[in-house]
Amino acid sequence: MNYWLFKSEPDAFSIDDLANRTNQTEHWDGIRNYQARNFLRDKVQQGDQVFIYHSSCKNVGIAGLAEVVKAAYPDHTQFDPESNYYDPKSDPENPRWFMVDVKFVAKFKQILSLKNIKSMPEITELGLVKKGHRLSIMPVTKAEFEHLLAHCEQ
DNA sequence: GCCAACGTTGGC
DNA sequence: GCCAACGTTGGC
Repeated sequence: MNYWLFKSEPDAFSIDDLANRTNQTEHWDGIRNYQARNFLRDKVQQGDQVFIYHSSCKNVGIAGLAEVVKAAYPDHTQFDPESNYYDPKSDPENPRWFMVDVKFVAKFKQILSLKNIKSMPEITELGLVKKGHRLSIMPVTKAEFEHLLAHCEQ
């Protein structure tokens, strides 16, 4: 099993939105970065645990936990001319972009803030705390995952 | 294949 | 809203 951190802008899609979806499950579409795509397509597996991170908002940090319930399959929004994520260069026979389905597990009583995470001596290799890393999907090691989870109140 | 210009991300 | 840091694009 692997561990991940998915970023989302809560104005667009928050941990509460995930909790309110049918079956508390939603597809994670709109990933349009090759490095993030490669993680999604090649490494993210059913059963993996995912921190949901709120970015570009007042209170940035880890907001909750989700679980991957379906591994990568083609992101349909790439073929939809009406979608913001439309990619005319993607070939339906050989899709360029993928998505996974995630299911709500928990919302933390408090956001584990970025500031707090950055202050942890144990968390130095996570992309989140490294300068210039802007990946919307990033791997988290088991040790990091357990350390971070221990600081979250469910 | 280089690299300047441009667009996007995301913390602050 | 600012702006630094990236990623992508496209002319050459």
